[in-house]
Amino acid sequence: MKDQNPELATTERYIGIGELARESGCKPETVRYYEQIGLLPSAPRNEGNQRRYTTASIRRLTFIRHARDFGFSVEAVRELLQMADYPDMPCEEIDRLAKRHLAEVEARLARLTSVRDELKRMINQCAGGSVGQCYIIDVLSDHRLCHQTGPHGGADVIG
Amino acid sequence: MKDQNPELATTERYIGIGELARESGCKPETVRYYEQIGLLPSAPRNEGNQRRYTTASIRRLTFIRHARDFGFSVEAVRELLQMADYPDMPCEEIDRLAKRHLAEVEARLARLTSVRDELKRMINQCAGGSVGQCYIIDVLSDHRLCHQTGPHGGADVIG
DNA sequence: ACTTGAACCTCTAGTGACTATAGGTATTAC
DNA sequence: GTAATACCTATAGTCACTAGAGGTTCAAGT
Repeated sequence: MKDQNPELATTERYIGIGELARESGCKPETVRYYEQIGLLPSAPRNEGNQRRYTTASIRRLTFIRHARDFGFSVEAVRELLQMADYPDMPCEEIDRLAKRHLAEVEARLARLTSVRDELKRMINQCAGGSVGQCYIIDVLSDHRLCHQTGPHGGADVIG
Repeated sequence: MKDQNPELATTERYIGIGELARESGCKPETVRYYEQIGLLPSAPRNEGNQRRYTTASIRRLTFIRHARDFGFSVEAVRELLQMADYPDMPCEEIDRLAKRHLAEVEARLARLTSVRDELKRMINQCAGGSVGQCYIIDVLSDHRLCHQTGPHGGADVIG
């Protein structure tokens, strides 16, 4: 069946979820997921119940994809989208959100850097004998052998 | 009820899950979870069905915690623990595992660094007017405004 | 008109590494 | 004896998707 939504039939070209996904760098599953959690509005359907999108959808999804690539959480993206919908409002909130995210990224970076340094150090120290002599095992067994103070970051920060 | 396991009662001091958790920097829930997934052996129980641990348990769990802090996955920790149990084997495999992990950490670092730089740049460029003029929104809307090539890393790498 | 294959649909469950909650039992201190 | 604390199991929730089953629709070729 052809696209026959009378509201928009003549002006704009309609695309399916596959093309939308390709254009914006997502997968169709992800698009449906975003619709489900309300990050994208419910798409209109054609007569065969398939979602139809316009170029506006491509822009919105590209924005989402890009913000996610920057590491903004889905909730942050939701806020960004809401704010972007009101171009006349001041952009303070957006600045605040971006700065907060930057601070988190820098904290992650710091912890990841110290993990990298410690990993490098323990790999270099290992002379390559038996497990019983392995410096890597020694360090993992005893935090005092680390050069840094405090925990490294807590796994969730790293991996 | 007191600890009354005849096998070990006299020599070693027994501790409960709470003390084990405190000593090794985990939570009791996490200890039970590690037992459930087989990272820790099933602990012996006292007559009241409560888990009893020894100092050996503290060492093993500290090792796990520390390796997790380094960002090793639970599966990697499982392998490390297995290898650590055979001190006479060569430590090549441990080296290999550590090096592979280091490579992943460095890749993450690179992507996170580029995200940080781009975030900084877009925050500095934003003159602070309305949302419609906001450079942050502009960059998120259009990947071509980024200084870097390619995607930033794919969200999972960042967050 | 028919058929094939790709794209689409919904619904449910799985991922990793925990964390939280509910509803109960055991231990310990007073 | 009692009250606070620690412990127990079992189940569900977190985040941001991803994968799969089982069915429907579309587009193209014959």
